[in-house]
Amino acid sequence: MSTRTPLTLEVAQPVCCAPVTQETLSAEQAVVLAARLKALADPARLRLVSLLANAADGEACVCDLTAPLGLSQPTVSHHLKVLHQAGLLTREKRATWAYYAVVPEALTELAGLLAPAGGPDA
Amino acid sequence: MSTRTPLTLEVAQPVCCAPVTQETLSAEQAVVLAARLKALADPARLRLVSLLANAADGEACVCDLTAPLGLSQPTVSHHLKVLHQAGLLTREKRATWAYYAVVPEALTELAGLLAPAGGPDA
DNA sequence: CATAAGTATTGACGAATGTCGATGGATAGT
DNA sequence: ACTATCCATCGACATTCGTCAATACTTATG
Repeated sequence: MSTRTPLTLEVAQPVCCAPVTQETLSAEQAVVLAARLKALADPARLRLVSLLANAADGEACVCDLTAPLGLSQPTVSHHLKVLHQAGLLTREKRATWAYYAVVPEALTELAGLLAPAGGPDA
Repeated sequence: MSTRTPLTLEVAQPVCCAPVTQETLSAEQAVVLAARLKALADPARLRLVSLLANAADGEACVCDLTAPLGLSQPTVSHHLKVLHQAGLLTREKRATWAYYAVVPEALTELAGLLAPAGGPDA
């Protein structure tokens, strides 16, 4: 078994591959990376991530997110689920509320796959 | 015609906004950013970017890209158009060939919007 | 136990997307 | 001129996606 990284995060391990600019992606790698990016490539979901990242305690419940987005509760729940399944958000249920928070490392890793840390020509 | 930079780059200016984690996105900003990400959030297009970034002279023509992708020529042309319109690729027509190349700064900027340069907690 | 509130799921619908074959336009070579 | 090659566009199709209203589930409160 694993000797470390007991995290039960949906997807805590590296996405798949080297930065897009450094190695040619295989078909499978491309599918995995595209799935991650697709989770972010939506206006409502981008705003959710942004709202959560800038929230008071770094978290918020669904009921606090519907108003700012101007979307119905089922729709917001749907988007949060997509982001959570992509490993971009954590979910914690306290009482009747479901609190979501961003996983900073997930965003960082994604960014690193688009462009190597020090810029493309560093 | 032009004395320099004959490039007809669709979008060379900054996307729109501050990093997602630093400021809450407005509805309009989210739409713009999502459009950019959506251009990348496809397996075929990710592979195209990857192939171009790792190509011999940093560029390739359509005819060289259909085989590696296993897609028809119209489909590849379509994807290249999407990437070009998103400002992620340049396009130069020489003779009968159309040469595409990645715009590294576009990828870098996109990465910077997902996660600030030095990591989320730097 | 009954009620209220927060959330997730289901079903439905229109819109957008990825793919291809067919077609048309432009350029080089014979 | 004629042909061959490369590329973009068009039309069509199946699939996916974003959204909502309605419903069911869970937990706290009266």
